[in-house]
Amino acid sequence: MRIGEIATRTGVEVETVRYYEKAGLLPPPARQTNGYRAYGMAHLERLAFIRHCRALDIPLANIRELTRFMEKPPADCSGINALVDEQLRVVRARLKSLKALEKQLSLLRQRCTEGGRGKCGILEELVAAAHGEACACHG
Amino acid sequence: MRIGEIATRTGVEVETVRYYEKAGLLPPPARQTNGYRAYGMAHLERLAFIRHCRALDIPLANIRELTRFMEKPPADCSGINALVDEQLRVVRARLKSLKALEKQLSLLRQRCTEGGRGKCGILEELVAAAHGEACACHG
DNA sequence: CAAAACCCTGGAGCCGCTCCAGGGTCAAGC
DNA sequence: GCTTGACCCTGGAGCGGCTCCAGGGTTTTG
Repeated sequence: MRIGEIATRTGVEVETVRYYEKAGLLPPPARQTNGYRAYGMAHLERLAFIRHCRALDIPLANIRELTRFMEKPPADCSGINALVDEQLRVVRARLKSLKALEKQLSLLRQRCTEGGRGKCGILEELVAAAHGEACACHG
Repeated sequence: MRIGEIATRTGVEVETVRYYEKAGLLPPPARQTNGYRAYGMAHLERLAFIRHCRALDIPLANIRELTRFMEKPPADCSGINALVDEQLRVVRARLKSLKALEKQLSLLRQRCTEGGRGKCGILEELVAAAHGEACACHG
């Protein structure tokens, strides 16, 4: 299997596949006589694994750790749990701040219709923050 | 006001202030005879404005546009509306995918306790994805 | 047999900072 | 007067996770 095929089969860009190899996530494959990369099923699986983890927004460094776990399973899976828990914590924190963000932005958006002729409620709101006045965002 | 003061007053790092100048967001201030940057109130306001926009996760390019609007207010504020709407759209999209993510991760986390001695449900789940089997994440 | 599609390497660019090396300047304390 | 430490300067590199490009070679298609 050449790089183009493994890429389309996993839904990853060709450049990204090479990047994963360079980053030490995907083991370097054998080469054909012309220098082309020759992948096997193990690579396909590994790449699908990486993609799956990335879909969960797990950082590359953590995926590297997970693959190490896979190759050499630890006695207990407390390391793996910690990793997933950590990821869950990160995601939940991001979720929280994004929710706040959405609220602020929709408040800001409402400002547009207020303020009458020639005045832009949005810009005024943003400038108010610069003056340290109370604003919809920072109380 | 020197760079350290304006930085602490707005809660921005000194390096970041210089970066905003280089990025064309903060106009270059006057210089003291020793070469130190000398900021005035206008800079303080502008920096607070930038920081506020960043707190709303508005990208620097859009902040640049907003400051242009401020310096030269347009007849209508449809450009500004579009900008805020766009930001809102981005945030909502991110929110949606983060919510899905959180669900997948907590499902994954539950797998740990299942599967008995020596088996790691989490790793198995992730590997199942590599095999293209149905998994908690991609159906 | 030419054009298109694929492959290779090495390096730069994206965003929004952050940090570092290698210097200059200045106020306070001994 | 001299050291210490805090502050300031510039220019450039590094982060993550790709993405794109130049400048080549090879294979497939019409």
